[in-house]
Amino acid sequence: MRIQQKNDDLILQNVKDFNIEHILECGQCFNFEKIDNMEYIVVAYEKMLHIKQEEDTVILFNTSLDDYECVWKHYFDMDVDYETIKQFLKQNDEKIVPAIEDKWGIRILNQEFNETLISFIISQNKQIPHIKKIVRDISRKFGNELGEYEGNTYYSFPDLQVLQNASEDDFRQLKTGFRAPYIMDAICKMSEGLSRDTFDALSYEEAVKEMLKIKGVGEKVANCVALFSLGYRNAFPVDVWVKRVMEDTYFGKETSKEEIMKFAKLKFGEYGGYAQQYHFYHMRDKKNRNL
DNA sequence: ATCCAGGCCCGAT
DNA sequence: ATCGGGCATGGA
Repeated sequence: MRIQQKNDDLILQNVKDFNIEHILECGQCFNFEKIDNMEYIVVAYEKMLHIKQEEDTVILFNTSLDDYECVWKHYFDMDVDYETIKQFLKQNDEKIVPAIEDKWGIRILNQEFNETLISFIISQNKQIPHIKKIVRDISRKFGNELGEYEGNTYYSFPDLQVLQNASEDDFRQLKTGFRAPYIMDAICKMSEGLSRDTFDALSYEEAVKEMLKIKGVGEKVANCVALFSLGYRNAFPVDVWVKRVMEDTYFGKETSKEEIMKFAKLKFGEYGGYAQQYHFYHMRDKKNRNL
């Protein structure tokens, strides 16, 4: 890959295993907006990014090399060699090959802890468009103004200090429904010190156990946060869709979530999270297109 | 209209 | 340990 600064834009050339649509639309993040084919506004880490991809060239508009090195490089998981991961998964399991061929450009993001936790608490029993709307409404109400594009203003997800001043009723007004007290408990735990740093010394199992202490956080949400924010790439969130695709692909019959997670650990090992996301997005997108 | 959505809590077995 | 009902809200 080559990095080139051109006027105010940063241009990445010869980028491998990167498809901005796959990355953003695969269900791992919610704070972004599609503005055109292969062109998006992404909000993360108190920044707004206008990004566009043409073939293997990725343009980060109005972005400095410093921003890339400090934020976006890690956010987009650019230090990880996805060719190795895909080869490992494919050689280990021929049944995952179609999913990887279809969604070849997925990268698992490294998202902010507070935002990821609250977003996936909200995600329970909701569809992705509505999750996106609520995350955006929370950002608009409590976050900082970051800039605008084509008449739309973008706001950061609020930091802890601001979240602490929000009430349960605030979140109910933001249409989080029965999840409002769950969000309050998450904020409470954060106030008591729960943060990204908490997990530096914790194993995957310990990390999940820690998050399960939060009311409204179960195995699925905890695994999503472990995978999409905390870097535990062996995490394997099992929701109704993953359950279905795993049953169809590997079991041929109804199987409990526990058994599926056990199987995934054996089959995919340290790469469970990647395998899960290839399967999930491949199946969801196929279903959306056919129906 | 009825059903379901990237679930989880809670009470009953 | 496991199962089913209930839960706010919105879209199909």
